[in-house]
Amino acid sequence: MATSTPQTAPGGGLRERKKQRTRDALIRAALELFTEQGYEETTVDEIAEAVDVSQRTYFRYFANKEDVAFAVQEMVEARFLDELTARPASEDPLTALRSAVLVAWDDIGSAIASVVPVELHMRTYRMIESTPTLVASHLRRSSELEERIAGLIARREGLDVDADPRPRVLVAAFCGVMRVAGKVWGEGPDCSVESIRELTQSYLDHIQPAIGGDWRSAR
Amino acid sequence: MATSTPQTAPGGGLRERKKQRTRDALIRAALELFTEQGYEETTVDEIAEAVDVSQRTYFRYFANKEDVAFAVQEMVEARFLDELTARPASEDPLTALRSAVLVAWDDIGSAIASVVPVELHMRTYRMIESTPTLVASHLRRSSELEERIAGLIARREGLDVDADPRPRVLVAAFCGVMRVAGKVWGEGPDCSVESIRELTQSYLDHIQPAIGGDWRSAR
DNA sequence: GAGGCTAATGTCAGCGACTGACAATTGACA
DNA sequence: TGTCAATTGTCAGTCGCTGACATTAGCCTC
Repeated sequence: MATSTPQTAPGGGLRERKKQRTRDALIRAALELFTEQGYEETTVDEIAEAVDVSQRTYFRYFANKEDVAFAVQEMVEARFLDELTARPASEDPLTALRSAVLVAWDDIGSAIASVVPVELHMRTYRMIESTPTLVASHLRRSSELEERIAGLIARREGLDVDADPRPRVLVAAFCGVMRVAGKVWGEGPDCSVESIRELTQSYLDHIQPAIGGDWRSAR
Repeated sequence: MATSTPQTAPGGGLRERKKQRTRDALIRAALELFTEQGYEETTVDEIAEAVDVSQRTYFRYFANKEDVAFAVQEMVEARFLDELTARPASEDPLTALRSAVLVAWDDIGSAIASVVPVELHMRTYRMIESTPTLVASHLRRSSELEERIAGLIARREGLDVDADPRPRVLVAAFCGVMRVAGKVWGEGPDCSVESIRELTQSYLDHIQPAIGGDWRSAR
């Protein structure tokens, strides 16, 4: 009703808000097209056209065709890193990682709903896992994230990442397991947030015993 | 000396041999160009021209620009898988993986020297690690390899990969650690085969204690 | 509220990766 | 030698992506 109450958060001027809106629109349009007709089958022109901007404009918002597919993931990751930093120093590293992940999954919904429906995000996740090109960049992004996580873990424990291999080793193992969980979930039938959260949790519970050794006895 | 002793392995006709030669030439040319002027700075046309074939022909040998960079890796991986299958059933999974890797590294030289000089392969490895696009596909390829490894491990232990998460979990952790080792090696000064072999070994030695828990005491 | 400043957008031309279609070449084999 | 099929070259076209330049549209000052 008011002539122009600029909602809650949005920074300042109309310019900012407009930019934000085009960006969000591009994301929504892209994800919808990707999930409906497939990533490879969608051209950047289509995405741009759906939002009624030029192709050139798309490329001013996203460096390439892939990036738009990960825009939401990026928010989730930021959430995870925040949570990890906030974990009490008393927790051992593996527990801290585990807790941070689970907390992040818990309030993922509210965080991203402002940009895209959660359900669309879940479908996107699956679509990424089944598109070779996107799997590749997803993995690369994850490995960059890993590096940052290793840094955080090292700091928690008061270690030097380059001198002591344990932070990187632990994080590598941890993230590897996370990835497998995500992949298995993507192939399964249930695409709810709850199901991936539980699968994650169960897989993390297996990491220690799996590495521990005698599989035949401790079944 | 002989008029045409077709070496040891090479299949049959001249046609086959010719194809093999063009393929090898393409690989060598590509790796040389990539390592000298950079991946992004090299065009497929340049590679084709260096071997004196058309661009179209290049794409009949390799599906895309990236694939040629991994042609040698592929041989190494095959070697690793063979070795893993051959490990005695008495070894526990982690030990089998560890041994297979180390054996593979040991006779890597003789295996690939027929296609490219080992030194070029090492430089390629580094070049891959420092080229975002290639890092991405490297990771994707690795994850496909992981799946196959998990299958092998599961068979060794008489398990079902889909029912029991432990094979995938272990392999994910293992491969994660391998990747970190490769990455760290790529950033270091020593690019010899020996150095990566030793780094690998040392990192693998850390995997159990790192996950085990109390980092502060067991230093 | 007119006018200048600058950020955002559109347009256009062009490169490089990749593909399908068709023609030309060249081993293979009777 | 001649036929058949595999390999290669040529050409045209699509799509991702970029630089350069013109155009539009918030923003800010007077």
